[in-house]
Amino acid sequence: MIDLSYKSNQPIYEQIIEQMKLHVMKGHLQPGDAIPSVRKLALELGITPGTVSKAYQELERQQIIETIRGKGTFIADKIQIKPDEGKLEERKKRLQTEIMELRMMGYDKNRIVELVKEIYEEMIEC
Amino acid sequence: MIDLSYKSNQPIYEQIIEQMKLHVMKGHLQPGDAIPSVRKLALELGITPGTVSKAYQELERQQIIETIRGKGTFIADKIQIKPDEGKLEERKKRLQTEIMELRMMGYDKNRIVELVKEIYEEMIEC
Amino acid sequence: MIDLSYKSNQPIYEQIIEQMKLHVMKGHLQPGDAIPSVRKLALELGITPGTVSKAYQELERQQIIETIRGKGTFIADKIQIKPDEGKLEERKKRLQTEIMELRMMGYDKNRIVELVKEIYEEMIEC
Amino acid sequence: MIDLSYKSNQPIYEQIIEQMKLHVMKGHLQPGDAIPSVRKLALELGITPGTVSKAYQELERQQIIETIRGKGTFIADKIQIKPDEGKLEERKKRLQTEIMELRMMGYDKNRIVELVKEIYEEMIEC
DNA sequence: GTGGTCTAGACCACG
DNA sequence: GTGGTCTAGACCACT
Repeated sequence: MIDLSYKSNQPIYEQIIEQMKLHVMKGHLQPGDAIPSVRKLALELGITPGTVSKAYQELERQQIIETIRGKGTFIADKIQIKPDEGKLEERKKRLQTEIMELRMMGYDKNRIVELVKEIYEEMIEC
Repeated sequence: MIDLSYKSNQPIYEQIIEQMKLHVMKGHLQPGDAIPSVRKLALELGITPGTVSKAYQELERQQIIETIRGKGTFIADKIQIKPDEGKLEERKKRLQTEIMELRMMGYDKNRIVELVKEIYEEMIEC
Repeated sequence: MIDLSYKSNQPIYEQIIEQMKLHVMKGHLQPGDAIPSVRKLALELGITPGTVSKAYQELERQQIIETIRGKGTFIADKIQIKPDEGKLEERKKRLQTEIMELRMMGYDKNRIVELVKEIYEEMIEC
Repeated sequence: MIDLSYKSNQPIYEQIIEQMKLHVMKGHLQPGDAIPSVRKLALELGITPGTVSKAYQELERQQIIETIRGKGTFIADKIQIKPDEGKLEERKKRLQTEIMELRMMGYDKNRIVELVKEIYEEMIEC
C-alpha cells in the first residue's frame, strides 16, 4: 500500500502522507474506507509508530482522514478543497523550481508540458 | 539580486543556489560574468559567509559557476546539460507531488498545464 | 579507523574521504555496514562534527555512502563506477606530476612500475 | 611555453613549477639555458609578477634554476637528485590516492600499469 | 539518538 | 582583495 524509500531526501512521514493522498485521488481509497491502524501500518512498514502517527496527524489536520475513537481511522467523507493563497504561492514557487531544473536537464517547453500531462493522466486513470 | 525567505523551510543556501540558477537561465547572468564575492553577498544578505560559500561550492559542483583562486567567482562558460537518470526520476516524482497538490486545491488539467506554460514563459522572457 | 595528519596540507575532511574510500576498496567496509556517527567520529578524532559532516556529505555525493535520516550513515549498496571524462583528465595530469617527481628523485621506469604494482596489490589484499 | 589553467584547483605558481620541471625533464630546457625574466613571463601569461616570482623562488630552492644577479635566470648545471625520505612517503601516499581513484573509475591493474608506462614514455620522448 | 543548517569568528593560501 | 578550512556552539527535523 505504501512504498517507502529510506534513503530518500524526503522524510518517511511525508512519503506516507503523499502516497495516502495519491491513493485517495486515484480512487483506491474512497470516503469512509478504513485505513490501517498506526501500529499495524508501522509494523507493516518496519518503522516506529511515532512516524506513522505523525503522518496521520498531518492527514487529519488536512481533513483527508478522520479518527473515530475506539473504531479506527477512515477516509474523510468530503475531501476539502481549500484555495489557501499563501500555500498556493509556495506551490507555484516549487513548481517553478522543478520546471527550471528540468529545463537545465535539456527539457524544452513541449517536453515539459507533455510530461505534466502524462503525470496528470497517470494520476487519475489508475 | 538574491531574495531570501527566512521563514521558509528551504535552507538559505538552497535558496541562493536556485535563485542564481534562475538568474543564469533568464540571462541576467551571462557566462563570464562575475558574481558577488562570498563576503559581499553575505553582508548584503545579512548572513554568514559560510552559508554563501556552501551555496557557491554546490553551484561549482554543478558547473554553473567557476571560482578562480584569489580572484573571485564567475558564471561558467558552458552550462552543462546532464541527463543523470537517477536525478530525473526524483524530479519527476517531485513534479507529481506538486501536480497532485494543485489538483487537491481544485486545479484541473487545463489550469495546471496553463500554469506550467506561464511559469515557463516567465522564466525565459525576463 | 581514520588516521589524521594535522600537519599535512591536505584538509582534514579530504583525509577522511580518502581513508573511507580505501576502507571500502579494501573490503573493511562492506555495503550496508554502518559507519560511525558524525558526532562519534568527531569525538574520536578530536575534531568538530562539522568537519566530519562535510566529509560524509561529499562521500554521499559520490555515492559511496548513504545517510538515512535519524538513523545513521551506511556504506552504499552499489559502489558506482563513473567514467566522467573531465575528472579522468585531471587524474591523469596528477598522475603525470607524481611520476615526474619520482623520476626527479631518481626512480627509473621499472622502479616506478614496480611501485605502482606494489601499491595496487597492497590496496586489494588487506 | 607555459600553459595555465586558471580555473584549476592547482595554484598558478605550482602549475608554473611543474611545467618548468617537465620542460627540463623532456630536454626542452637544458642546463645553462636562460628562462624568461619574472616580469616578461608575467606579462606573457597575463598574471602578476608576484606569482611568477613565487614559482621561481621555489624552483631555485629545489635547485632547478639559478639566478645570476644582473644577468638573468638559468637552468641549473646539475639537476639535483635528492632521496629525501619524508617527501618520498608523501609522494607514495599521493600515488596511492591516484591509483585508488582510477580503480574507482573502473581501471584494473593492467590498465593502470599501462597508463603509467604511457605517461612515462610520453614524458621522456618528447 | 541521528544528520542538517547556521552563526560568529579565526586562520590560511592565493594573486 | 579572494575563497577554503576549521572551531565552538546553537537549534532544528527526523526516527
